[in-house]
Amino acid sequence: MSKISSKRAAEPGARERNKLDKRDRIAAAAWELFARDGFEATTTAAVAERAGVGKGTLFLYAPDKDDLLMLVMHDRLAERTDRAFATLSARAALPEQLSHVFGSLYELYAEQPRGIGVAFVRLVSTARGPNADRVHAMTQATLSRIASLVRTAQERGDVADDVLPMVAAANLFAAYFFVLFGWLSGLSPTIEILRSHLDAMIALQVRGLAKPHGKPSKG
Amino acid sequence: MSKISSKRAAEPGARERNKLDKRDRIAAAAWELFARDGFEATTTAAVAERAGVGKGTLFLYAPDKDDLLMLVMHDRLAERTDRAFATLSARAALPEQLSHVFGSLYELYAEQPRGIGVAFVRLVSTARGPNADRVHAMTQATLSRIASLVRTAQERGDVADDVLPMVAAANLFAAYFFVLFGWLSGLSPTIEILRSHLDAMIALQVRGLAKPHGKPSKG
DNA sequence: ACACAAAACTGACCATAGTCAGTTTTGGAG
DNA sequence: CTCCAAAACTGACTATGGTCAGTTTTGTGT
Repeated sequence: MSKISSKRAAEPGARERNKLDKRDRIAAAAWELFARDGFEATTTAAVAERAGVGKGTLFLYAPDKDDLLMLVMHDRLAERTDRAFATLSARAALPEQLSHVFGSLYELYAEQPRGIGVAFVRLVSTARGPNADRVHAMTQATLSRIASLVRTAQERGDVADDVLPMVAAANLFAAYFFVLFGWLSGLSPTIEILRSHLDAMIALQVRGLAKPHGKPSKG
Repeated sequence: MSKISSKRAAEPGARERNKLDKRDRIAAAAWELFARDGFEATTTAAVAERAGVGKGTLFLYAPDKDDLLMLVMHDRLAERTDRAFATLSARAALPEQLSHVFGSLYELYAEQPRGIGVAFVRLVSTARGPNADRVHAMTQATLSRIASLVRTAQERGDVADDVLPMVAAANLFAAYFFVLFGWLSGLSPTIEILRSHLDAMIALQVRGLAKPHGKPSKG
């Protein structure tokens, strides 16, 4: 290693430290204002001021306001997802496991004030930028984790062997997302109704639409 | 009917006529520019100029730019949906019927240049305004039509009697939407791959995840 | 034909997301 | 310590979505 100036920088990279500090301050300021005033009503100037940086600096850490929301939401979503999978009962049946995971995420959205969820979901599919990419990667990871749950259920004998776990995961996640959309669009007032809708959809996916062969379903 | 001024207005409501004309000119201008330059790159000033109206007038017909996109897309989406259901083979099995309907909609998005679909799907769940409401109502109507297909399949004996058609429709539409999202996010290059993904998901929904009772699935 | 109220229209104006030329800070070399 | 280049930072500036007070057009009663 080379010389280190005696002036400052006890740790390697005072520059790096500074950047991280600033990033955190920006994320914190953005979160507070988004939560208090809503996403649309919060101006980038206000976030910059609260974070104690210039307006231009803001756009060095997130290329646009949308990506700023992704920056803020990523951590919370990641934390909640990890927690949901960590508290999963390994013995529970697949539908209960899914209800637990998806229900945890619904709760996260329900906790947010003032339609932050609306803004986030509106952007999550199409936003560009480094933070949007991180969120996108996380979604893919969640899909894989759900596929793993399906695979485990297969090994237990609860799910047919020739089901492709990733296809099943896509169907299950699609249902979660669809119900979330409906809620954010203003339908389904309470989170309980939300969960019951999702549970019904998952139950149907498990059971299948087709009428069982050689066996009348009635009488 | 009352007196009619001899000056103009041969038909009842010159005012009404004029408004409709203007609405059509605005919709046409918006469509042309969105298609040529993309949604984001098109300015409301340019749309107003091309439509031959003042900038302020634009916002009498759509409360904001987002709703302008809804105005433009509603008609195309409605036309395509009606056509898809009209050309449906009543004899075909449910999965083929669904593939036909959803495939037709995928083609509509695939025809649009420059990510108009991206902008539309981004907004469709959360946009406000009269045109957004019309689109939203149309989505609900489509859900009902899919539920009808399920009900018909039930009557034919292809679908179990105790399946709730609206729950099934929600699952099926969710799969359609999820695949569309993935495509707009940049995955799945061709529309053929898109359709094959959806077909696989639908097939799994029909068959169900559960292992059939009393019958080992493997030799 | 005229007067008048209601509806429709308009573009100058405002607020804010995002840019960029110029400034400050950083960290190492001599 | 001094000097320098690169990185980081900044706020005046630009472009554009949306507003609104003032103007024009329309329909109707006399």
